[in-house]
Amino acid sequence: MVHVLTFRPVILRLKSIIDLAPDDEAAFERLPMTVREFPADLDIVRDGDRPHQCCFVLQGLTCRYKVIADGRRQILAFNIPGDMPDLQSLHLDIMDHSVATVVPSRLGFVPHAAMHELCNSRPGVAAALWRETLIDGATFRAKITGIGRMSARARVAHLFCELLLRLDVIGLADGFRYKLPLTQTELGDALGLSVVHVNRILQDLRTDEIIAVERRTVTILNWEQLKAVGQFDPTYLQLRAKPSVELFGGN
Amino acid sequence: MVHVLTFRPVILRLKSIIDLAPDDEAAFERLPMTVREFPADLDIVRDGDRPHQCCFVLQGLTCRYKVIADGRRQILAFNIPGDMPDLQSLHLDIMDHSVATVVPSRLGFVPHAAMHELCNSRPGVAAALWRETLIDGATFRAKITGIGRMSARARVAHLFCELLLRLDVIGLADGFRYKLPLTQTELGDALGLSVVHVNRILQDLRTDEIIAVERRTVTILNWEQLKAVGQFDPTYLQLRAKPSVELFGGN
DNA sequence: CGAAACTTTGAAAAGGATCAAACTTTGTGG
DNA sequence: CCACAAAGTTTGATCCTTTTCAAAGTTTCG
Repeated sequence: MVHVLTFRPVILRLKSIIDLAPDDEAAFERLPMTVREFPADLDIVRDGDRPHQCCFVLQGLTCRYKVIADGRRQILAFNIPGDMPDLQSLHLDIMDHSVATVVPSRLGFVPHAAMHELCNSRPGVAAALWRETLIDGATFRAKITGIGRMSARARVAHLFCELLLRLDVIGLADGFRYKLPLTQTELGDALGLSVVHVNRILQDLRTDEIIAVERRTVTILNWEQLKAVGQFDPTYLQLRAKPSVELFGGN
Repeated sequence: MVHVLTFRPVILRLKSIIDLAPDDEAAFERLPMTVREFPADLDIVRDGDRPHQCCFVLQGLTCRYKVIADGRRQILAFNIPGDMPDLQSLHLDIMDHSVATVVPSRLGFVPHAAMHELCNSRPGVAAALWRETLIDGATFRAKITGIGRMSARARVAHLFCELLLRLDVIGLADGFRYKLPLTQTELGDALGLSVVHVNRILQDLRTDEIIAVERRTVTILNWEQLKAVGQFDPTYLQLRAKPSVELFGGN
C-alpha cells in the first residue's frame, strides 16, 4: 500500500521517541495527506504566513530559517524524512520563520483540522506530537549552547554527531556514513559561521582523521573523538532505544 | 484568597497568550501547588534530573542554563513570574539543562500527576500549555538567530526589548522602566558574550541615550531606536493583545 | 562543453575574548 | 551604624578566532 509507505519515515520517527500504541499508529496513518514533490531551494512556508496545514518531510531535506535585516540567514534546523518542520503551526497561528527545501524533496501535507481532530480523539497521538515539539525545543537549546559558547570546531562536530543519530533512527545512516547534501554555505548558515571558516574546519577535521566529507557524503572516521570534540551528549534527543549501530557501546 | 493571589502571575501569563475559558482558569487555580521560597543562585532542577513535578515562578527571577565542558555556562532563558521553566518535563522525562534562581524567589510546585490529570480532563488547558511550550521554542529560535548572526549590540538591545514586553504582560513594567536584577556576567552568559564586552555595549547604549541601566533598573530612553538596533519584531512572542503601554502605536 | 555553483587558498581586518588591575557598590557582622 | 569583605563594574592593553575580500580551482549539470 503506497500510503503506508509514504508515512513510513514519520512513523519510524515517532516510534523512536515514544511507545506509540498500535491503534494510534493506525489512526495516524489514516490521516488525509497530500503528497507533493518540490525542487531544491523553494520556500514551503514563509515567515509571517498563517498555515492551515502541517508539513511532513517524506524524502529529501528541508531547513527552517530566519532572515535578518542585512539579508543574511540563520538556519535553525535541518529536517530529515519523518520530521514535521511546522508542527508548531498547530497552536501558533503565525510563522516566526520560514521552511524551505534544501534539495529536491517529497513533502506531505495534512490539514490542521484533521490533525486537531486526531489529537482530540487520541490523547496518545497528541502526547506524541507534543513530545516531538518539545524535543525540537531541546535541540534548539543544544544549538544555543553550541553557538553561544563553543568553538567553531566543536559546533561542526556536534552537528555531524546529531545528524548521525537522527538519520540512523529512520534508517538513513549506513554505519558511520550518511548522505548529507549540504553546501558549506548552508553549514555556515546553520552554525553561525562564514563559508570560509567552515571550509577550514572541515579540512582540519579531515587532517585529524575524524571525519571525511566528499561528494555530499559524510564519513565518520573516529566517532569517539568526534563526540569528544563536539561535547556531544545525545540525552537531549530523548531517543527511546540505543541506535542500531554500536554508537554508544562500552561507555 | 491567598491561593488565587499566588497563581495570579501564571494566569496573567496564560491569558496573555490564549483566550482561556473561565472554567479552565478556575480548574487551573485549583491545582495542588506547594509554595516555597528560595535564596539566590540555587539550582531548582538539574541537568540529568527526572522531575516528578512542574515548577512555577511566582516571584523573583530564575534562569534555565547549560554548562559546557570547560565550566562556562550558557543561559538559555530568563524566567519571570508566571513562567513555567520546566513545563517540558511533563513529556520529557530527563532534563537536558538546569533551572536556577537568579535572585531570592518564590516558586510553586505542582505534581506531574495533577498536571496530566488537568490536561486530560480539560483540553483547553492542555492546548494553552502546549502553546506555552511552543512559544518557548519560538523564543529559542529568536535567540539562535541573535547569537548566530547578530552583533553584540543588537543582541543586548533585543534582550531588553523582549523583557519589556514579557514583564509588561504580568504588570511588572512601569512604562519604559523595569527592574532587572541581573549582573553583567549573567547578561553575558545569556547572550554569548564576555562580561567586559557587555559592559562596553551597555555604555555605548547609554551614550547614545537608548537605554540606561542603573541600580538593577532598566530604563528605555528611546524605544524606537532600541527596537531598530535589536531588529526586534515581537511576533514570535505570540501575544494576543497589544501591550498596555503604547509600545507599538503608529506603526 | 560551458556556465554556474561550489570549494579552496591567501591576506588583511575586525569584533570580541582574555588578562590584569582599579574602582564602586552591596551586604554583613561586630 | 560603621567597617570591611565580597561581589560587581569599569578601564586599558593585548591576543586571537572568525570575518571579509578577492581570486583561483573544481564540480556539477544542462
